[in-house]
Amino acid sequence: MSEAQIKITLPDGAVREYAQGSSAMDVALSISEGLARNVLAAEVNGEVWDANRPIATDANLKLLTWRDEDGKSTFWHSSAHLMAEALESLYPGIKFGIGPAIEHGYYYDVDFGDQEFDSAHLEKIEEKILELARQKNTYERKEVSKSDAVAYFEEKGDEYKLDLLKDLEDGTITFYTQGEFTDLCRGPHIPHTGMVKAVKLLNVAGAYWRGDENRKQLTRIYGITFPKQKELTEYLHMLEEAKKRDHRKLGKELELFTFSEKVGMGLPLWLPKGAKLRERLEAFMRKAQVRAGYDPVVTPHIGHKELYVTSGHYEKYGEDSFQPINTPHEGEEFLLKPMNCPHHCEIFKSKPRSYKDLPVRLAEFGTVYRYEQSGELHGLTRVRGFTQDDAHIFCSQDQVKDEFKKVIDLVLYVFESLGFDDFTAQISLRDPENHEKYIGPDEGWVKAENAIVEAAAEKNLTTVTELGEAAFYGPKLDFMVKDALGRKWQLGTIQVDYNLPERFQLEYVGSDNQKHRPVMIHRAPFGSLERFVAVLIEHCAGDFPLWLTPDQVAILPISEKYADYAQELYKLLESEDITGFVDNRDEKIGRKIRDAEVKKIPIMLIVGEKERDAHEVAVRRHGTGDIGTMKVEDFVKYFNSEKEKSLGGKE
RNA sequence: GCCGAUGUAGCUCAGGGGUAGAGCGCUUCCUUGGUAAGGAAGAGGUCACGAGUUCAAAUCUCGUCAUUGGCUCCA
Repeated sequence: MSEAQIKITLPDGAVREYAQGSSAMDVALSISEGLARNVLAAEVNGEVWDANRPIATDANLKLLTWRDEDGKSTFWHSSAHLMAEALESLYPGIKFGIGPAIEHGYYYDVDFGDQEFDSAHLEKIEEKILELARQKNTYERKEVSKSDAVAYFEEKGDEYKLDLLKDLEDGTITFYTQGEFTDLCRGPHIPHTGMVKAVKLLNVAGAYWRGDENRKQLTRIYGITFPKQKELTEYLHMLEEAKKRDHRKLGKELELFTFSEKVGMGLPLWLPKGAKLRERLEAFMRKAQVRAGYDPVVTPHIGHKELYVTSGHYEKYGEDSFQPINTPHEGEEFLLKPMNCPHHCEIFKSKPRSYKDLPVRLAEFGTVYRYEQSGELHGLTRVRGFTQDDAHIFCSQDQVKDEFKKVIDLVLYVFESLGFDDFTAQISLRDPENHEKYIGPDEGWVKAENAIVEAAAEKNLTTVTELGEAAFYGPKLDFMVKDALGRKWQLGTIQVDYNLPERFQLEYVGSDNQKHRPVMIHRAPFGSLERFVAVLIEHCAGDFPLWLTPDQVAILPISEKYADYAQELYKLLESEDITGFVDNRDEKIGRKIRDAEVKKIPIMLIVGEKERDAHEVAVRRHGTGDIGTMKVEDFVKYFNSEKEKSLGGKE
């Protein structure tokens, strides 16, 4: 029998011929056995396949190993199946939801039914997983008809899989079996379980079936696996290191902020050093905003209930918010402000506006209060009282794009100045299927969405576009940054709003002498000072740039004999706008240096007899060490140039 | 809000049915020093809070509160 041949094109462009029905694994084996041992899956014509799935036609082929993201996620997805097998053998009769790979590892949602699951058993499960892994079971792919699939899971009594099956087309359904465990699964999977050499079950959480809080809550078990024990050890070490940068830990150690049960959960108290840091950030932003044509305004922390009835927020959020404040006056109710926009709308309305006045840009560091769910609070990143670096731009429809570009410039300037280069810009547009969900004229939406997309493109922003993620009142552009543990947080945001100008009946007189409705742009480059500081702490691990850090210098006298000189120096530096403190404790210099290093003070000035007599300072940099002695006036120059540098030369 | 974990000195944590422990920090004294921890003494805790079991509870049980890992939410 003469076998048909197929042409396989490899990523380097090489074309090789194989018998029809050869698998990626066969191709790997033909190259080298070592490679074959490491192949986890393969990309066949752009689709990720099992390495041992027969290839019927000519194809482009890329072998996937641990070094490829798709290889990794295949590995972890297979690990999820393996964990499910272990769980099923330890807890017979349990039911399974979904078990995907995630960015780092995988999870599986499990319904333990009446059986008790104790997270103390995780180690036992890990052992079982490794035991099953050592059996080197293959993952067998099988195409099944929908009716057979339904019959299988009806027999098993797994309502979750049946629920999933409802949405699948007959003819596209596949099962995968490894060892004793069969799962509904699109695949692909790794060649065999033996490739999983190390496993760690990380934590257990509750998760609603299909993310719907009205449905049953399943037990979600998170885990991660590796092809080598060493990689697991390294990963766990990396997690430990990341925890050291946690802003909650550093915030406490560096005395930046605290919380008090008595004050209330989610209500941060800024300590003197934290407040200094905040003030510097505010000053930085204020300056940038004045340059960008913003007018600072100030509004109160509360507003009449009617204000929020008008804005529509009362109807939408009133029940789940801080409740109204009542006064001795019958029927009078005020609300803590959950955002600044309604106040700013009233400022816009305070006088008639002409098209010549536009755009009007009103900026305020506005402290707002939102009753976030208790389980959602998290350090400084999710709190109940926070300060937005808020501003609202009132402009004509034609000005939206240009204004948007200017705001992008401002956000990028802020991010650059603080060294955030690893961020994602997300454009959130309407759900194209469901335009009724959104308020405002279709024409305006189209224009605004185009304006955002074009503005982002013209600014060379790399963006991801999410359909259906727009706010009900307008599309937006968000800047997301990750924290030390890889969780994503939204910082800067720019949002177009058609709702509030309508609700507040905002108007300006156009060149045609007719009344027109302005468009409103909400924007906050930091997002909130709280969250921004949190992410900043984790970003720089507490080593703030010189211009921003609360204590820039520590003056360390060698002994109390030089306390007077230290004090004199302190006054002099203070007059040069250099902040810090004198360490006058009765301790040896080594001790004072160590403590200043631990507190991450960028510059230490050591002064003793020599320095006093010559009016000098011995300069030591945090993390670097002694950089020599200089005249005090030279130090001031040095400091200012270093400060400049720390701002990325932006000042 | 839901599921799980945790709560012991200012901080980091050990212990555990029979009168509360360490290191760091703090106070005082000695020491007056040259680039990452000088020495000694001392103060400091209703073991988150409230009930229950027990001769006896910080320890066991339940509840509450807070923190925390997720889920849902996020104007």
